[in-house]
Amino acid sequence: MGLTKSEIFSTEQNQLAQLLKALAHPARIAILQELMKSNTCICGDLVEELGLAQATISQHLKELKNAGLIQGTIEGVSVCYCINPSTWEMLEKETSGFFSSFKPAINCC
Amino acid sequence: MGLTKSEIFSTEQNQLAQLLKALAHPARIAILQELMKSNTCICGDLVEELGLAQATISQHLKELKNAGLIQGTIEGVSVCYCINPSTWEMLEKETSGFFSSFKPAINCC
DNA sequence: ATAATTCATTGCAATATTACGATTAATTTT
DNA sequence: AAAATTAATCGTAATATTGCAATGAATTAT
Repeated sequence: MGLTKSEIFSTEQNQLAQLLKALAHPARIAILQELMKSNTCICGDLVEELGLAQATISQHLKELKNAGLIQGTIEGVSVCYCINPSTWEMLEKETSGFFSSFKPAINCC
Repeated sequence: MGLTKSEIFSTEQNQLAQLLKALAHPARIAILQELMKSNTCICGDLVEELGLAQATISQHLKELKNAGLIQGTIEGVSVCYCINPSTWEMLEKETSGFFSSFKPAINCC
């Protein structure tokens, strides 16, 4: 196995899980924080900023891009990355809705 | 490899990543939604509700419990699970803070 | 006491993830 | 054109995840 049975879950559940999974790694969180901090849309600076190999950073960027969380445009020799505002906002709303739908009960455990 | 280099990241980054990882699976999202819906803190009903084997559900519950997102108390033969309000609130705040710290720039990509 | 139930744990197979060195592709500088 | 820079991709190794059948432990019912 090792394969998620996505067919038994709703599209919403699968989508939320997939986006959260893209977020669920310290390196990718660090990358996103760096992209938020420097609105200059840095690129290879990430390799220096975090302590990971270039290939590793590139792989994480690819995952974030695949999830739609970031976008990159070629700028001469380097690539300029930044957060994709629409996906960001969408995920922000979805997670907020998910968390806030919990109403603590008194009669519980 | 296959091993995250957590030592190069901050405690906050690692913690957030770990909690999000616990959430980042459709089955676990479905379990949490079910726990939110039925404030009766159901237990083995989850096996019927979702279409996964008992062993698989048990494993997902264990992960959620390890992350501190849920808690379970033995109730005779069965086990009563429910959401851990403190961790839930903590994660809700952290993710909200993470998402809202993004301010879209005009001069970008 | 024996049988039934509920759930955790173990063991296993298939697949996914993380990380990196080496290479490649594309552009820029010299 | 040749060298340098930047980033993607390939290949590989180590580890993690997902899922389930089978078994085990604990409680309840007969």
